[in-house]
Amino acid sequence: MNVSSALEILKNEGYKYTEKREDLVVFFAKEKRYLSAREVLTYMQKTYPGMSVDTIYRNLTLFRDLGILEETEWNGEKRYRLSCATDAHHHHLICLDCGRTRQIEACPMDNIPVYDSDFEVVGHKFEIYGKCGECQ
Amino acid sequence: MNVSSALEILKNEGYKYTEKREDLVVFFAKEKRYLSAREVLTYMQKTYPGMSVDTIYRNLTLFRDLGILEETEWNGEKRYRLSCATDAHHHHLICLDCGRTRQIEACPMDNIPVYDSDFEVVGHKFEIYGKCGECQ
DNA sequence: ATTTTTATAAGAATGATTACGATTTACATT
DNA sequence: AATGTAAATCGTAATCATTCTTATAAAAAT
Repeated sequence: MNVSSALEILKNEGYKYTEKREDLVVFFAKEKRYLSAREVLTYMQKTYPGMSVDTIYRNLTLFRDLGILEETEWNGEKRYRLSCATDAHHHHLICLDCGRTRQIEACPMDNIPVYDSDFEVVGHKFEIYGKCGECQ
Repeated sequence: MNVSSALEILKNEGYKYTEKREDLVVFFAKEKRYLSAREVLTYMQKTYPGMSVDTIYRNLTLFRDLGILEETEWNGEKRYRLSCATDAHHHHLICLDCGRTRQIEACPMDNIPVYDSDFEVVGHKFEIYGKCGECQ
């Protein structure tokens, strides 16, 4: 995922183009790591001092729904990062300090035996947590 | 994990025995599934009408720290269940409606290649989400 | 240029969780 | 059995992340 394809998705889906939305995507593209709503807000308010928290949250969830952002959660806060370049299903190794990630290609679901048929699987989560080199 | 060994851990670690704590553990032992703080509070207040939320949260986190309860999170709420009988490391298939679980013996970490040495791994999470037979 | 639709601001509301001073209780010791 | 002390609990308020409401502003369509 990159800035132009993200903005194209917005356009194709009938959402409006705004400078704030572009800046938001550009920020994620630059950071390439998981960011909390608070971090995003702090950054955006440097450029747009009056920007409201609601706008942040609304756009974060919209972008997640459109597949532009990936979402996870730790320490009681949702976090978002720009969807990885690979469209393929993947998982992450995540630095709990700074949100930087490394991709994991293997998916445990490929090696897991079949379960009882009366349990309808709707999703799964596999994440490895730690501290990246920078944060140690 | 069962009621008596849970209460023994409490005693051995120097924590006090209270009827509320016993009832709490008994409740988890009976339910054998993930419960939110709110569910626990609702249940406990039937017996102890004035029971404070603080007591619930304090005991839930204490029991988690003591290994009596396992913790996870979904839909913005922390959830707890009695630690599984097996002391061995394990994962869960979780019904997002009722919190019932099935155990997964295999751990993806066993098959994952070694990572860059400059990333210190401190934990991981593997959970499969779905709907159990009862909830479909 | 005007209309229509969507995005945004500002602040209040909500829901989960934590914090805190005052009071009570468990339990070891007398 | 009475007492002392630390821990547990209550009642309530505070905090934190997130969502809702309503009025206004901006983008897209006509």
